[in-house]
Amino acid sequence: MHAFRSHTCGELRSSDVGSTVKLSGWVHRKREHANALFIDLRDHYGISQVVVYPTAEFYEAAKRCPSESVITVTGEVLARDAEAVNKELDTGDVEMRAETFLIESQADPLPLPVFGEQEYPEEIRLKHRYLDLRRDTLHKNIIMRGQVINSLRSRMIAQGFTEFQTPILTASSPEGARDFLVPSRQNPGKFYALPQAPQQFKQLLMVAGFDRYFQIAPCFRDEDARADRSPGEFYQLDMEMSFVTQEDVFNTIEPVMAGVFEEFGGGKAVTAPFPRIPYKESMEKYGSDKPDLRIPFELSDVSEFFLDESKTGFGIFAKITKGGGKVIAIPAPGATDNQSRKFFDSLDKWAKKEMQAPGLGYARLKEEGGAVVSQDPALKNFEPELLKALLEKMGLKAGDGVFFSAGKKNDAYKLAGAARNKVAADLDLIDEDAGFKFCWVVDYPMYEWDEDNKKVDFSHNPFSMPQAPEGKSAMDVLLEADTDAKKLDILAYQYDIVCNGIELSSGAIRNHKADVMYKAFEIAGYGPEVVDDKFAGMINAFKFGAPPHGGIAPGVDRMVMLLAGTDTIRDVILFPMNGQAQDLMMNAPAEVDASALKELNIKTVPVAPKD
RNA sequence: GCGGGUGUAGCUCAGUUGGUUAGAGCGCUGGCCUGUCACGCCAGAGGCCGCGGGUUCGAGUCCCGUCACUCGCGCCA
Repeated sequence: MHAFRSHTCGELRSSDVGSTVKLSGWVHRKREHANALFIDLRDHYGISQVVVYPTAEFYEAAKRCPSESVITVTGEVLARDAEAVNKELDTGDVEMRAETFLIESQADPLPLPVFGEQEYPEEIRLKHRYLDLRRDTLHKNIIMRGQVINSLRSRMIAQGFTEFQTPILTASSPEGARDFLVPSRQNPGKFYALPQAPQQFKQLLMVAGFDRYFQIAPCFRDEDARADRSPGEFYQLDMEMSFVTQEDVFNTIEPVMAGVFEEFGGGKAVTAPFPRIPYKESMEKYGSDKPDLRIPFELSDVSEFFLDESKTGFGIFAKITKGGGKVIAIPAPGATDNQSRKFFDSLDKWAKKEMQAPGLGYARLKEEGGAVVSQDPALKNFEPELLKALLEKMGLKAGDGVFFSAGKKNDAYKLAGAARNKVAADLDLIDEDAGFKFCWVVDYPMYEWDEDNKKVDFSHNPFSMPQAPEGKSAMDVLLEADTDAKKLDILAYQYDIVCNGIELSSGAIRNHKADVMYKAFEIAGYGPEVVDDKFAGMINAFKFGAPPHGGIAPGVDRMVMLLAGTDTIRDVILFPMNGQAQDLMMNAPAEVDASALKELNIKTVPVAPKD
């Protein structure tokens, strides 16, 4: 017989009754009874019940064997009595009577119980990640992650893509985040950057004629963490294809995404086809370029209703709208009927505190004398006709509530978008059974106004191809943009995939023409030397015959997160870092020996004390 | 960098208006129990109430500071 096992702990069935087997695994749970000690023995595959009788010479040892110790037992498989069958277990029809018992590795008292589904502090979970990973949910998530990646690979290969490995030690890439830098020993004073994405490499692969590239690509960005963004590193299904339009990229990747979500989504509905929402429309309806389409209401721009203070009796919004600002309304269906004033106040408080906004106005709508009215300040003194028109525009009725986000256009929409999500969550209006609501967000602007530097700058990926109407070239469009306003009107072949309010990926048809590239950078205030210096590899390549090409890069971690039904990205990553970008298990980052620094020609300076 | 929340037993949490010896469940240790499967029952051990300072006759509780974790903003496809 094998040294450790003849069967796994998930394998035994009635058909094995009578045979002698050997099992190894972790002591999941023990139940001591007067006549018998029951041990739930667990491995990767499942749980089997092992019975130890007091007559066994190892009874005391088994009884004292701590939870999560690793043991090897041999014994006969017995059928359970009908009333003793456990239908919860695949192996519940049988049990094993232990005839030998060996502790392979005894466990100390646990900092984190493996049994059960209770929640535990992140710090302990991360420090003892190997214990956390033994737990059922996390264990299954990680397995699914592997299966999802496998499925993504198969689907891409089936469409004629080839997987390539691009360099990890490379030069700074253009994604706009902070780089992780790696000092070069052989080139003192110089640094590699870890790739924020294999952006330039994949485009170079197109120039090299490979036609269809993909990679489960590690990406590195030195930015602060969020619940859905782990610090430092993440994986993308990075892909690029030649001689394609935006439509071709959509037709290629949409079935991959939909297919994987159907395969692993546990039967939940998957949107098909993905609706396409222009960026501008997405901002106006949802206050975000990552709309959660499960939420059954949209924003309205109600600025015009507040322009004339004499008709509204509400000076604050009149002042804001006259100054070019916006008032954006967020419906709260049923909130007046179902919620107390505290709910409305709490959202205002949330806006002030968490969103650091001036506040969130609100009005509760009630029936009075056949009309819908509100006693709250924002709408209290409205002219009846104007109020009626406002409510009609928004589709609001008595019993509903409405919030108002007011301020500069971008600020107002941003708060409104966040408020839409919060109102929906607080009122429990997000239909969790709606499944996976995908959409494409398209027609991103090429440029945006950089308030800090008072200039036009790239809004997203600078390598996107500007959109041009029929009969005009991208160069024509750029040349005609002789004012800031016109520059800001230029759209790009840039797109995102969003699912349930989570941004899964972004991509673009690339700008493969060197002259258009220089011009695009010039508009954003960068001279040709910037392009030549920062993006040398790519711009040089474009001078020797570059195919039109485009691609996209869906985030693998976020896909798995959605499929696993968690809103914490750490739940789908094997060994995540904490919010401060520290690996508590491996103690990284860490100081290094002086000799190592010397070899790298690096000196560290003390952190300046805080004032 | 900024803001919110949290911090009490190994873990999850309660702890009222500032008032006697800080509690419960899980886990752990010991005992009991004729078959459990979240077994049950009895007993026990286990506390720098995050840390430092202050107010007070008296602080887990109030005030100030600080640290840690976490969520969000900034940042970031």
